[in-house]
Amino acid sequence: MDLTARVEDYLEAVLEIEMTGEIATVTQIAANLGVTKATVTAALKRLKQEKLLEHERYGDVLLTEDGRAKALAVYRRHEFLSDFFVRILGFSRERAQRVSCVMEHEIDEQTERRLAAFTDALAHAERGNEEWLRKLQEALESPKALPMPLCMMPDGSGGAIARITAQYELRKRLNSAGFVPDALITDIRKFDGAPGGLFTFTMNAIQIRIGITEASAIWLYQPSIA
Amino acid sequence: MDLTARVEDYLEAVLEIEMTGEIATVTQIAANLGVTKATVTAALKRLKQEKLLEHERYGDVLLTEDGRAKALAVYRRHEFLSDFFVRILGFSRERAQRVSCVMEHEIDEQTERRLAAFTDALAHAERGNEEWLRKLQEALESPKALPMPLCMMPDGSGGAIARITAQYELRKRLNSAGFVPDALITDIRKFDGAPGGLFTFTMNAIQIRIGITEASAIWLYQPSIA
DNA sequence: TCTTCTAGTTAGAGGCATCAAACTTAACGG
DNA sequence: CCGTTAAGTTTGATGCCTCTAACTAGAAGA
Repeated sequence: MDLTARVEDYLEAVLEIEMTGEIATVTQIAANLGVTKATVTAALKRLKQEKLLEHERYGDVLLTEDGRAKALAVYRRHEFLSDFFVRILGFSRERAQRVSCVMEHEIDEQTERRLAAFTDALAHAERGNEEWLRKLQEALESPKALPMPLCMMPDGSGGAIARITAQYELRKRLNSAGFVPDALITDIRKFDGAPGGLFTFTMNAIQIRIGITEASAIWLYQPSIA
Repeated sequence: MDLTARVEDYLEAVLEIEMTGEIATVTQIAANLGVTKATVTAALKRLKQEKLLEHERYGDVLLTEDGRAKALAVYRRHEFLSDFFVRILGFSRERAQRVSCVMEHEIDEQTERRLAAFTDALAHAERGNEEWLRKLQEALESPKALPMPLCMMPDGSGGAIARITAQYELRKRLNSAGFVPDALITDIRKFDGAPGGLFTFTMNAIQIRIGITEASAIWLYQPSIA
C-alpha cells in the first residue's frame, strides 16, 4: 500500500471503463472521478511513472499487468464494501458509496476475508432465523438517539448504558461490576483528584466511583426529553 | 461536513487530550497525530481561523463551544466504529484504528444510528442463539479465498457463486434465474456484441448468456488449485 | 483541401499538509 | 539576574491534487 489513495482511484476508474468494453479516455476518467481533464492528464503522468499504465501523448490509456492487478484489488474491495454497507448494514446507496471510497484504500486482504466471512455467516443466519432477521430489520428502521461516553456527560446528568467500548480485562471487570447494557446511571459528578479526574454516580442505588479509563469506556444514552 | 478530514483529526486529538484532564499542548497533539510541532502550529492557525479553538502565541489550546461539539461528534464516531470493527467484525485493533480514522469523516448521524442499531440487534441475537454465534466465530477464524466478478474471469474458467452484488429488480431476476450462492458455473467465455460484451457459460448443465451488467454483479470463487 | 470541433495537453497558479532547520519564548534553578 | 532547557514558532521548501485558461492534435465534414 505505498500508492496514494488517489492513485488507486484513478486505476479503479480505468478498470471500470474497461469493464464496459471500451478503452478508457481522459474525458471519461475525468467524468468518472468528477475532476477536470487537466487533472487526469497530470494523474496519468504519475501513474505512468509508476509503470501502472501506458499512455502516449494523445494515445490510448492502457493498464499494465501490474496496474490491472492493483486496480482489480481496489475494485473488488470497493464493490464488496459497498454491497456490505447497503445490504447488511442498510446504508443508503450514496453513503455506502462514499464510505467504500475511503475505506477501500485502508483494508487489506485479510480484513476483506473476515468481512466476507461475516457476511456469509449472516446470510446463513438469515435463512432459518426469521425472527432474528425481523428484529434486525426493525432495529434498522427505528434507530435510537446516540450515546455519549460517561466522562463527557454534564454534571448531575445520567442515562442508560448503551455499550461498553472496552476489551479483555477492562471489559470483563466492568461487566462483572454490573455495567451492562440498559443499566441505569444517575447523578454523575466529576471531581479532580486522579489524573483525568474521578467520576461518581449512582447505579442500582449504589454510589460508585471510577477513573477516566473506565468512564470513557462506558457509553450512555441520554434520557429522552419527553 | 465542510471541514477537511484533517482538521477534524486535530479537533479530535485536542478533545482526547482534554479527556485526560490536561490542557492540550502542541507537543502532545504532535505526538498524538504523529506529525511535527511545526505542522501542528500551522494546523492550529487554520483551526483558529475557523473559530474552532482559541490559541494565542505560546498560549493554551482551548476548544470553542463550536469546536468542542464538532470534536465530540468525531470522537464518538471514531470510538464507535473502532469498537464495531473489533468486536463485531473481528478486525485487528490496529486495522480497526486505521479504518475508523478514515471512516469517521464520512458517516453522518443517521448512518451512525443505523450502525448502532445493527450492533444492538446483533448483541441480542448473540444471547439466545449460541449456535449461530459459534458459526460466526468459526467463519471469522477460517476465511475463504476472495471472489471475483464473473466478467473478469479468464476465458474457459469457472467457479462457485460467492455472492450477488445487486439490488432490487436485478437481484430478484438473478435469483429467480438460479444465480444463488454455491451454484457452479463453468466454461465462461466472452464475446463482443453488446456494448461491454456478452458472456456465456454453463450452469446446471444449461448454457446461459448474459450481458455486462449481470456479469459484473455475479461474483465467483475461483476453484482452488488443489 | 480547409475548416471546425472535440479531445487532450501545457502552463501557471493555489491550497493543504507536511517536513527540517533555525529561531524565539517562557520558565526554572542557581 | 542570568543561563540553560524545553516548548513553541517561523521560514522556506516539497509533494500531491486540484483548478482555469490558453493552446494543439487529430478527425470528420463541406
